[in-house]
Amino acid sequence: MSDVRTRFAPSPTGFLHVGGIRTALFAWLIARQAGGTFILRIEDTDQAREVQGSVDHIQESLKWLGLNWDEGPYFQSKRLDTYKKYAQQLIDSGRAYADPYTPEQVQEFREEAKKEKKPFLYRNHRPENPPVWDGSKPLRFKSNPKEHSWHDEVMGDLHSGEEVIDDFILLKSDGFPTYNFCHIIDDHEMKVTHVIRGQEFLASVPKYLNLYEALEIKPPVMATMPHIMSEQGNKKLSKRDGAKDILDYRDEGYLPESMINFLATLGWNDGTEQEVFTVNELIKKFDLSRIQKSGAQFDERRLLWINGAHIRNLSLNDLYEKVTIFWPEEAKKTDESYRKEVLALVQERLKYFAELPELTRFFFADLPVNPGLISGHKQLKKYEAPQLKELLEKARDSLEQSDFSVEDLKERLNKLLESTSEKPAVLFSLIRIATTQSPASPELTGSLHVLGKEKVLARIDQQLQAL
RNA sequence: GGUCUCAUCGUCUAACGGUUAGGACAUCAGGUUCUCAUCCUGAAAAUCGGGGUUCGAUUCCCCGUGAGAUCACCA
Repeated sequence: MSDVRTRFAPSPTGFLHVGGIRTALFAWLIARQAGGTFILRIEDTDQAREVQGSVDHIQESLKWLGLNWDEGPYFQSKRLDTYKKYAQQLIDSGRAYADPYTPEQVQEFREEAKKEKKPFLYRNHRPENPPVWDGSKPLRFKSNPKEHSWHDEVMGDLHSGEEVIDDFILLKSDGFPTYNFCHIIDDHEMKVTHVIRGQEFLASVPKYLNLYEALEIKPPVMATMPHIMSEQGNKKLSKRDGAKDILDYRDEGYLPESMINFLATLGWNDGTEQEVFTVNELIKKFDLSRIQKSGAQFDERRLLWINGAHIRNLSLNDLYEKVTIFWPEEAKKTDESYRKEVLALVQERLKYFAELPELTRFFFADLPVNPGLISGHKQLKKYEAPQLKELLEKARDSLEQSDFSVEDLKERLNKLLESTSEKPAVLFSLIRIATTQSPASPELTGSLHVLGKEKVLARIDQQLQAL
């Protein structure tokens, strides 16, 4: 096993949406590609924002996608002693001090600076003789204002000035560490080699580098992912703006490999014209340096197309296993071989499983005659009812003689076209409508074959009566 | 407002300074014996603006403009 170690570190404040999942995916791909270790860490240091059940929900989401982790989940709330140890180290080395001010006072400083149109820096108010830290006050980092230069695997070489370096809080007055502090400790203790995170953290990297120096820790490789933007394209995708729970996609019948394909190619490509990737191909081909620097808009239509492509690549048996819960109610009493025949017919037109019921219901239930299908048909509506009746009766007579093999059905329908000298658009539409009573259905002979003689004739009779 | 990042068809993107700026999704039009879909063919569709550098800029530099992020005892 290589020493590459990556982590996904969500906070348990609700469900995961595509943005968070993509960060997890890229970290996972790096670990898997290198034969390294993928770690799950729960950043639960903000008790106020914690949402019940979200830890389970997060794990369920990752499991659905197959983003399996090798270590964890670790919980930061169970590691407070570790953070205190490092905090003490910083106090001892003179790089941390007790914050003597109340939040209100700090807020005043902030407003003062704003009034003077100057950027607010806490360190301008750094107390000369801070009180001894007893845990009742926040513990602040005593920063060392300086310029920082560093490399980001995605963004390239970056540089920042000393004006962005400030004294930030390490430990809150409730004893919990801030993210800014504990993620650095954890990444170090867990020997994380590659930190993959969203662009919202980019502006904070200089202050992390400052802290790394104070702790004498070598920073990991850093890679900043551009944001996934909302479909309006004007802001970072977030729960507030209606980003969906990733598990909603599972419940609508998207394949996990489709979601992974979609998210991986949103802001990344392998340099070829390949669009559809299996997960294994992604593990092999993924490369941080080919990640786009700019944010990409989330386009669900593209996800839909990718999902259709993956569905078509599935073997019938695989597909059958995956659609189990999506069959229409009426299908439950039919046997497996019949459902598989139906599935084989609709596989090429299925884009997500939730549309399975509307696509297949007529195979399982006798639907009432729907006159709108004929009156709304651009060819059939030109015909009078008696003409249609005569035509359908001829079809019935011929089908009654059939053994209902696909070959025989094809042959009979072709002969019928000749003998009636009707266009396929008329004859086939009529038979299709009579036997399916649905606006859309798979190709005709296959559908007739699967439905079987008994049902087909009965449905034609039903249609004849209505004409 | 300060700071940071980014900028190619509507969308996702390709193009070691030299291409008729390519592909995919979506759209539209044809075709594949019926519908919906698949598949095939075709159409329309882009280098944000201005300056440089260069024989030559989508590509390098500068200035604008636009977009996003960030400036918490949230992560």
